[in-house]
Amino acid sequence: MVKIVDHDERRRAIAGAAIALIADVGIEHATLRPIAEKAGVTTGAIAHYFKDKDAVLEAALQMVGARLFALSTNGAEGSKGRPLKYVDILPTNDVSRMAWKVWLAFCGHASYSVRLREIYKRFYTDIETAVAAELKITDRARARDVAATIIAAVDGVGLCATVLPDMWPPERQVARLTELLKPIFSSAETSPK
Amino acid sequence: MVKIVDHDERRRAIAGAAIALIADVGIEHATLRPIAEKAGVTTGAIAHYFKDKDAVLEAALQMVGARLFALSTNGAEGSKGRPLKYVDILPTNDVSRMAWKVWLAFCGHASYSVRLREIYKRFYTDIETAVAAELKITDRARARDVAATIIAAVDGVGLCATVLPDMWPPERQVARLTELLKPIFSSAETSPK
Amino acid sequence: MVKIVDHDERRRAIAGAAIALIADVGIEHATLRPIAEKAGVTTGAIAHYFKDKDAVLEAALQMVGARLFALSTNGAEGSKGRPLKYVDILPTNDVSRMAWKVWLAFCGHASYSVRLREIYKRFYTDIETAVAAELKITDRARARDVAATIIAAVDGVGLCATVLPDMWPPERQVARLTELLKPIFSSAETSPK
Amino acid sequence: MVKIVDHDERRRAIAGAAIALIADVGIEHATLRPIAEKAGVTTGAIAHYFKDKDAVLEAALQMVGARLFALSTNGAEGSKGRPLKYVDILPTNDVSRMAWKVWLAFCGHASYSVRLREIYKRFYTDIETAVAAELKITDRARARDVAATIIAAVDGVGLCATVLPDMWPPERQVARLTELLKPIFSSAETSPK
DNA sequence: TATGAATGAGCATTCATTCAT
DNA sequence: AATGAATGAATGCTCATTCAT
Repeated sequence: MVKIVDHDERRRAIAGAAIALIADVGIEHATLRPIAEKAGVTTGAIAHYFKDKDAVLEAALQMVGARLFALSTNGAEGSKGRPLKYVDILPTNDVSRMAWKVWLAFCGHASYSVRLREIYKRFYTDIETAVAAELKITDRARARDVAATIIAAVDGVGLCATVLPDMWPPERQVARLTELLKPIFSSAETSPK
Repeated sequence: MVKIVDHDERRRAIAGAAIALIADVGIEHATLRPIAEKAGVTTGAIAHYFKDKDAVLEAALQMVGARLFALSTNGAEGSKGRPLKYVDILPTNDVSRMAWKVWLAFCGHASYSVRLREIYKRFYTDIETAVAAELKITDRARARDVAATIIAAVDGVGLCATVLPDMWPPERQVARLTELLKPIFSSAETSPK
Repeated sequence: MVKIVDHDERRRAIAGAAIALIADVGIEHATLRPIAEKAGVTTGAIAHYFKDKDAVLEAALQMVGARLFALSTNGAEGSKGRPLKYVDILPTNDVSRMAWKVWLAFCGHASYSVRLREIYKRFYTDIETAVAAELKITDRARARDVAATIIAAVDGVGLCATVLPDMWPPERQVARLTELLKPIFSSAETSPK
Repeated sequence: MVKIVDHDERRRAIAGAAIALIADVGIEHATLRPIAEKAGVTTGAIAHYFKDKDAVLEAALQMVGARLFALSTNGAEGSKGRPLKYVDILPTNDVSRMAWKVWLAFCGHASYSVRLREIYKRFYTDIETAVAAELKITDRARARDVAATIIAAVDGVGLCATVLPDMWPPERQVARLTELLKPIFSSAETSPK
């Protein structure tokens, strides 16, 4: 009889611990020992589930990307208007703030890691596709461009708010993003078919 | 017999070497020895000019911030129209790309360093002030908000283009930023006084 | 319901896998997991058959020693002359080369392990006895000494040929060993009783 | 003014400490920390003088090889007869025993390291040349072969005596080696020109 | 009997920092 | 002012061993 372990569940626990730690102390201080501690395992156990530290970090980025992707496509509960929908992803609460901190922490590494860049690329492509799909624009190429514009706007506000939370309280984030997105959504080409 | 040394010049050389190295190999691999080598000094010499490694990194961020600030306020030579002006700062060439890479690399650390965050804060405040000053808006609070919106738009495009240069060639950067800024600059409130 | 397992057969399989791996990658890289893999079992299973890793290595040395002993006493098929007989044990083919590599690999450890030294001692004593028995010398003490001389000669050629196979091709091994052993076997005292 | 350090002297000290430790505890337990301790430095200091641990071990083998080479070519003080000369290199005292232990310890690794094998090759070539040069044989190819025979004999006795010192006291080493070498040196072809 | 998950000590290595010169 | 040797703590990683199943 073998010990029953949910491999994926274990990997998720470790990657989750890595995310929490990166948000806590920064990616530079997110070393394997405290990650293991936070996950309730030992460093040796991590070796069972990940090839090396980079694999742990990749899994963490993947996980945080999925969280942000979910937020960006599902929006939050009460949102009705379309422009406001993308507002739900902004770092306006502890949960999304943590995700943004980690997402940004990896940005600085993406230039030097093929693996990381691939993850970013896939997420950006997926989000662009999802955002474009929701636009009432028939020209697909044009739709992708508008989607890219929307994503850039969200990223810009999110970046500022993550780096300088004091200068960018939630209301300001929403107001500035709305100012950027309103013209795009009120333009004729995006009006309902 | 005292050796004549230009202290500030030495500090600039070391900070410049740090910037180049960070852009080259990433902030995580930018260690003191290669920085010293690139600057043409020894590690021991760095200790004369900087308290510790963090001080070197601070100076590097300060320097790269100044470069980006200059680009954002002066624009490039041939730019005439206002929306296009902010386009000149985007990572569309090797020089600005290097600056963005370094700027973003530090973003991930700003959350955990008071000193770094202060540098970011000062630059953002200065840029917001400079951008607001160029707007034809009499309400100063409103002007600062519009300026913040513009900065967020530039940051968003710059972030995307730095992380995924393949998906964001120069023309796309300009087109998306223009799409975001045009409505702002063509609105009544910003029309010339 | 008891699973029928041949204990000794299992031990032999594991020790054999250890020998093959040591010959392949060296004793320093012969770790338990790949040994287990090669033997078709798991690391945990090894614990059932061996007290610890040292016990596995001991079994491997024992096994390789037995192989070399067999070669040294039986000689190979076609050998008729006495001097040539000891030639059959030399590392002149893949099989004996593997045995020598492993035998030598353990030599470096014998100084620090009582168990290993005991194994070496037993084999050397047995071989000395066997070789002495084949000599036509009536003085038993003298016979043992001559046997030791013969063994040293074989060991010397085998050592050189194992460490530097390029400089010691099979013919050279045979020629040099013959040069050393001929005078011994042609001396009067070893002539047939 | 820079700190004055004799680079080579430091390297020798560290390599010497490695030799002593390998002889003491075996190559498998000769780790960097105790080597550093024995050399009176810290592990970090070793990094100044050697690229990595392998480089330290290489230097150690080189050093021990040089010691054995010196013994084999110079012989010891009182030796007059030629056959006895090669006797001086045998592991008959603490100093030479240590050298043999280390030399043998590396034998097991030479099959898996190009660098180590090169060191062995160079030493064996040099010794063969030196031994051949002392023979009164005009045919150079024949001289090298006889030299190889002599070296194999010495190696064989040294190997046995190092692995099983109890069975191979100094007198036995000398007697067995003499038995192997006497016929070679008394043969006509090697008699004084 | 057998599994393979988990442990944790030990390893080589890196690197900011210190300091005698 | 400047050197670069030296420190030593910290890191990622390996691996023999243990043990619940």
